[in-house]
Amino acid sequence: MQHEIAKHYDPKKVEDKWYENWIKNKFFHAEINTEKEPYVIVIPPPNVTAILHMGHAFNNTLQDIFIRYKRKKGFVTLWLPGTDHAGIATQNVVEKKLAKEGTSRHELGREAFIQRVWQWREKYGSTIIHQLKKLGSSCDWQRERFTMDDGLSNAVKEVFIRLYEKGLIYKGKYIINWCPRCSTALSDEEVEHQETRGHLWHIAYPVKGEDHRVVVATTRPETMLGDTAVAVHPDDERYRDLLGKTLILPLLNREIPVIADEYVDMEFGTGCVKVTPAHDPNDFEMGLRHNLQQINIINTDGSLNENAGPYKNLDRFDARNRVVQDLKKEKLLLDTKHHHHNVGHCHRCDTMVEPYLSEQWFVKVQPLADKALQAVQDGRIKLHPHDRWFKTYKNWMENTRDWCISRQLWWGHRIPVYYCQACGEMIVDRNEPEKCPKCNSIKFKQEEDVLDTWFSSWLWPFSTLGWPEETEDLKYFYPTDLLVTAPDIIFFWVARMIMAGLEFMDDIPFDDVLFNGVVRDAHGRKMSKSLGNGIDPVEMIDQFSADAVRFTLVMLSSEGQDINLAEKHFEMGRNFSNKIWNAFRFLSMHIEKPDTEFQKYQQYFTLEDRWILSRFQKAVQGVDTNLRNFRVNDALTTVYHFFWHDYCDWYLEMIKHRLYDGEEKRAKKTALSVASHIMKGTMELMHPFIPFITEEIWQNLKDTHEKSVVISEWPRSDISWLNEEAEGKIALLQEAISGIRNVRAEMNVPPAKKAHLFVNGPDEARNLFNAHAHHFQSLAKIQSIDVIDHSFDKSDAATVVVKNVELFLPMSDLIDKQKEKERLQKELNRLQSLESSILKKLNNENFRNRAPQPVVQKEQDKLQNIQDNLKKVRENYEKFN
RNA sequence: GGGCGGUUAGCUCAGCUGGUUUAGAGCACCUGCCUUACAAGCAGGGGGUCAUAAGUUCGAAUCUUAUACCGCCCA
Repeated sequence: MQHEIAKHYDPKKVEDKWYENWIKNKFFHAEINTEKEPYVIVIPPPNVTAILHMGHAFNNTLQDIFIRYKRKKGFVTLWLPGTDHAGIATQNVVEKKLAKEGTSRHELGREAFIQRVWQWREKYGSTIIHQLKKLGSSCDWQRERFTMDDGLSNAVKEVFIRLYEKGLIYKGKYIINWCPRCSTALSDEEVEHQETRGHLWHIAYPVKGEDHRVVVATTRPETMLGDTAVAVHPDDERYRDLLGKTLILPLLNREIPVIADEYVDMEFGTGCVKVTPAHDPNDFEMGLRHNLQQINIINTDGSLNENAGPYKNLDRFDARNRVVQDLKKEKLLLDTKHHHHNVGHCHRCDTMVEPYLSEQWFVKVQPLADKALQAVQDGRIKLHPHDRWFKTYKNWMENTRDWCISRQLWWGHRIPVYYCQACGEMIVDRNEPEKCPKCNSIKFKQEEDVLDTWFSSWLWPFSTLGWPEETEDLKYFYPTDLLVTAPDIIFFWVARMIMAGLEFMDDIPFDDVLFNGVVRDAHGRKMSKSLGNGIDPVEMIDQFSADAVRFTLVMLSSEGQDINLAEKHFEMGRNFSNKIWNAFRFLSMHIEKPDTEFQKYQQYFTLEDRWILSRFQKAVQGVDTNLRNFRVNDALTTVYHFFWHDYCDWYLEMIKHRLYDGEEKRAKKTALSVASHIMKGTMELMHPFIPFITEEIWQNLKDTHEKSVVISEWPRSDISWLNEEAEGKIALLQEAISGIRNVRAEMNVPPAKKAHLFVNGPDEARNLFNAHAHHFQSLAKIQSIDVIDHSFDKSDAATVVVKNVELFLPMSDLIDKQKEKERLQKELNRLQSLESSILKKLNNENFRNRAPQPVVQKEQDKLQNIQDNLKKVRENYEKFN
């Protein structure tokens, strides 16, 4: 290790090199080993169209931390990666491409189009996979899955059939959410409600045969063309006379009845509502109750159909304007009010969603949800943080609505339902039937619709392991251990996976669910393309390294809390890497051959050796405990603080005299061995968080038989290294040294100027200080330590008081008496306010009587300590008057 | 309208079971240092009525209630 080492860490030379090495050595591949316990995470499969964003980067960093940690702990560790086929998104991408080529999917036809999608997938579908590798994700790439793979497609078919046979899947004509741009149905979960500024139009409907009009209020006037009634509340006195009468629907002059229904809100608008059963879910229900006609006025592309009469072929928004204009002309538009309301938009393309009556396939969710709620309620599945998400989960699971699973797309799993061409019989089967059970015909047509992408994702934890086959993988790896995901898909995905696991595997899909926070911009706004405030993780990896990106994201996060991110923050990660690098550089300047067998030097250990070994133990415990509790940020903070502030700031500084000044070779070897051991151990602890730099350095410190930090053993927790005595003594030395540094800095003593130190205090402390005079020399620029005698002039010295020990720095070594006076005054004030707050407690009779004895004792000890110091500081202060 | 979360240093946030914290960290700021691992660094420093009000308690940033403001989810 004599070669020159660069002053700054250069991740570019390191990260790709090690990732290739890890892959080559198959460290990420999980082989079934029944002697050992498995640890499994399935990745939330990103869309095959996706490119890595900060949310992915954060989410996958967290997963990798747990996976790498458990791998080092000796588990058979499987992180199963893959992508989902993202029906709408992928179809959109390919359709756009076709449009550029001047063609369309309809021109190509279904089969050819699907071919094209597969081609697209071959070419571009692994973008995000490459990016995940850049991030350092230690997935078992040999097990990568795709929701459209044969195996997973079989699972989808199997599930559809089983649920159908159980009566949990049905086909029916209901109001669903329709996206006119994507031309497909959406589930309720795929609709995003956005606050929109609209209008509330008041429209007059004439009463048939009377010179009298009824006023309704609506936000969607064009739907009046499909009205088949007007409803009032049965208790509404204002409209009692109206019941049973007939109205003339303006513009179309259709006759419609007035009905009474409790759904109507008397307070809203005029208290009269138009009823459009084919275009509003509530009106639909009302229509069923009152046997109303359902008139569909809209085509699948959002234009109006022949039922709209003169408005036929107009786009729905143009039709709205025209309807309003025409009503105005006929003097039937009585009022137009500004109105804020929430309007559903397509989750994928942001188009305004149309409530639309059509025939679709649905899953009855409630029976599945009941079991899934139970699993979380009784603690078989644990959510983290629990308090934050359990209520949300519970609330949703108790109020589910049926899940619309059919999509009018071509890209996806085609519904395994066949219709007899002769008699129309519907057959649900794995394959096309040979002949119709009813009429023996042999001609069939398969259902055109495909299934919602989530209908395959909800099977992910077991379909990826081979289900419905009873594979070895499935037996060994299911159920998985942990799911890490963003909370915004708790309903889309997490809840449904729990339902599916319980239904088809008769077991939970995972033990723990960790919800990570959302990554936002520096001002707390969601990162989005339209705002242009996104930060590209790949760019950041290029600029700062994958380690820096991972480190920064975790440092900025706290349990489940959102992260506010700015580009500059990644400097934090880069700087930390550099700190590690330079600590290693320091060691390598003194080491010829790494020697981490520190225990053989035990008899030569110094106080700081015992101290750092004790501190390291605590760091190991801290990381273990925090990861066990899913407090990833705290785990990293623990090791960060240990490394930077204990190891670098103090330990490495304290061993310098043994390296530079010491004549003794053994002392030097001891220091270097302990330092190397701790350095290596810290690389182990930090490896899950920042895998690349830790490998690079670990490789320089390893024993010859060891292969990689990826698979080397996690530092063992061994309480025999804990040493409270050493910790106490070092704490005292640190306090004294800091105190002296403070005096020097406050008084602008030049760093080069050495000072004399005089000590007054108990023997024990004096001996400690004397024995470690070298630390005072190097860390506090002290020339000599002496015990004061009678001739010592206290009034001519600056004072520091730590734990009953007075430290004096003669004024001749310093500069300014006035400053020392001010400094002592400040210290006096601080101690006095402390004293008074403790006295207040202790003088309170209730406190003395009611607080637990140890608490009272503690306060008394604190007071004693403070008063001792106070007395000394006061004496020293008074010398100046 | 219903539910959830937040409000602590200039900024972004920790503070878990009420007393072991004399309310911390990173960034920013001020002072001094290119000290032979690291200026991407070192040493020192300033900065807080813990949103407001009431309550519980010997004791509240921490528990309860109300209010205000901000954010998210659902209808």
